[in-house]
Amino acid sequence: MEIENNIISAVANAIKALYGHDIAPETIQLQKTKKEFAGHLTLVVFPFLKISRKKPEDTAQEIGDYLKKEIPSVVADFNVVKGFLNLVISPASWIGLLSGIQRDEKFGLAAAGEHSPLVMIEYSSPNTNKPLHLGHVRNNLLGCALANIMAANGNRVVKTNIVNDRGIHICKSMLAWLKYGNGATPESTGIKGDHLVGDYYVAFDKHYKEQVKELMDKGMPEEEAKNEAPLMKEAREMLVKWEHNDPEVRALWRKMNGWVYAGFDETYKALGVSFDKIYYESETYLEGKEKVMEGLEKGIFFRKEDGSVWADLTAEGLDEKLLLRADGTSVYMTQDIGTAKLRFRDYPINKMIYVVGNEQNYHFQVLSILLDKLGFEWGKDLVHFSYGMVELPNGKMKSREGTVVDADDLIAAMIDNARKMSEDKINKLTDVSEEEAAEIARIVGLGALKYFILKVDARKNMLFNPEESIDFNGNTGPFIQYTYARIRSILRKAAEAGMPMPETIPATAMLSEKEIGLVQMLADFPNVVKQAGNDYNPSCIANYCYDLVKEYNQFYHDFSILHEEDADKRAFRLVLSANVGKVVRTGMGLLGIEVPERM
RNA sequence: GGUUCCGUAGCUCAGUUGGAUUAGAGCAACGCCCUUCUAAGGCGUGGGUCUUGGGUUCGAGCCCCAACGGAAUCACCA
Repeated sequence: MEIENNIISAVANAIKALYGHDIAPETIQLQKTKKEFAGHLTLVVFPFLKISRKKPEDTAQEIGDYLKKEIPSVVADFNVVKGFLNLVISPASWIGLLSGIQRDEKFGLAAAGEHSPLVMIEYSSPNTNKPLHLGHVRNNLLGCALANIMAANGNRVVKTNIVNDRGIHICKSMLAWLKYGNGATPESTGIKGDHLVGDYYVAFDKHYKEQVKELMDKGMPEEEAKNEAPLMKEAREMLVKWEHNDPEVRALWRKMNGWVYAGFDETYKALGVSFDKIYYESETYLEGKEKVMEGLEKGIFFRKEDGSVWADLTAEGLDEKLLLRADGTSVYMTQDIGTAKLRFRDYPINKMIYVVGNEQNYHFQVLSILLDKLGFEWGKDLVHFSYGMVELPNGKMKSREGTVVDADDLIAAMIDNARKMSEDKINKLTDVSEEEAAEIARIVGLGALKYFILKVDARKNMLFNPEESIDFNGNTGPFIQYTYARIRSILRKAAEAGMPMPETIPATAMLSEKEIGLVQMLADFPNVVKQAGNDYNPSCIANYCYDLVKEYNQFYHDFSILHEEDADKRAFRLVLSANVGKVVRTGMGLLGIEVPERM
């Protein structure tokens, strides 16, 4: 912010004047003063001791004297504690700062221009054989928030999704539907398409296991039984037919995938996530082969005797990696190379971010090297935004044991909870229409879910307790939303009472330390956004919003704004509240969390 | 076993590029505060050898090394 820059250049001047040394502004550390000490900003003078050749206290005192003399409009006073120079900033500076924030509608956000870097973010990446679960929810929310944050830092952003729509697992659902489905459709059953298909995937597994057990009872070894079970044989045959473009299999595949996509779209819409461009593995997996063959010709890869194609990564400290099987079919890595090829053809990508769970760290390490070898500019420094697993109190989520938390169920439960919560509380939502009440419940329920997931450092595994569900008190989305709604209420009532938002804040307003603290926190917002972008870390924005709102709540508790007798003070507090509201709305928006006008 | 990540209050988590005698929130427990712009709130009490042991320096929860504990991965699965 401007105040800091003023001080930093003045400090550089001070050191030049006092000790005759030129010093780089970046080496000057200015930080917020701890609450226990008087002052607002603190200069750490330890780094200058070698230059001043004096005791920390004396050095700090001299610099303080210089600042107070040279920039009295900014530095009103100072005190020295050991090697810490605490500066008291003038009220006028704070008022100026707040006015600046007020004027800037897009405070903290940088706009992207035509020549801004183009960042592509891949997230979600579902399989089309089962509905989305809690792990996908974390992925989607992180990906979406990250996209917003990158855009806020002045990048052009393309959100993309790679759908895993082919392979043996898809054939399993198809086969089970043919055998046990009796022609069931989402329309005929009223079941959401992705769930319907998921049910048949489960049905396949159930019948398959029965067959394996039967064979084993007849004395067949387990390994053999797994291969020889009629269902598995049929599924494999179906995959071959699919690869050979069998019209019937393809038609069924298209029909069932269509159901799944309709289901996914509903879930995505409920979560508030979207994509600019969707890729399908059925369309990209052949491209990968081509690219690999290209690499083979250029001598980047090599072929083994059996005909399989490999990359030698021993020079990078890794192993050899298979890229094409002996029969010429592709593996996972091949598909990702193919997808990269298409993406680069479609967009002039400067940076690629993959939002994928940390179980694939090794995969992306390899992919980065391979893409680099193949000549993709962004390959070397592609970002694998790696996030931890969501764990349940009794261990991991396992679909086989039925311990997955379904995304749709979870969203519905959260909205339901929010609705009950608001009805239980003092007569809230009684003066609003049924429609509006439902909308608020949706916003609050999703806010609780999103914030709960996004406030945790993405790298860490996190624990989710579905029984206790998610709290609405304390460090939660609803607490932040609630405070925002209260701020909006203040501004509404002020307007009704004929107290419009002042154009400028009177310079004579007396500021309390709490108010200054709030202005200081507000001014920090652009740095937080920038840091979130540099570190690919949405959680720091979430925690910032909470800190800000908590601080504001204390302020709110102590003061009355509408009944304030001193007009100057009231004007200042209205502007301060409005700006807290603006920054909270912006910050929550970056996370993809809505804030309601009323709750 | 190799590689990578993690280890902070009973529980869930923060802790900005190393900064200040006393390491922060929330939940849970206990005690106050609704004639007050929305009590989904505020105030207070108790709760910690920041896994352990070394090192780097004016100064370490943060950086380096080692140990211990946990997770992921190390497939012609995706």
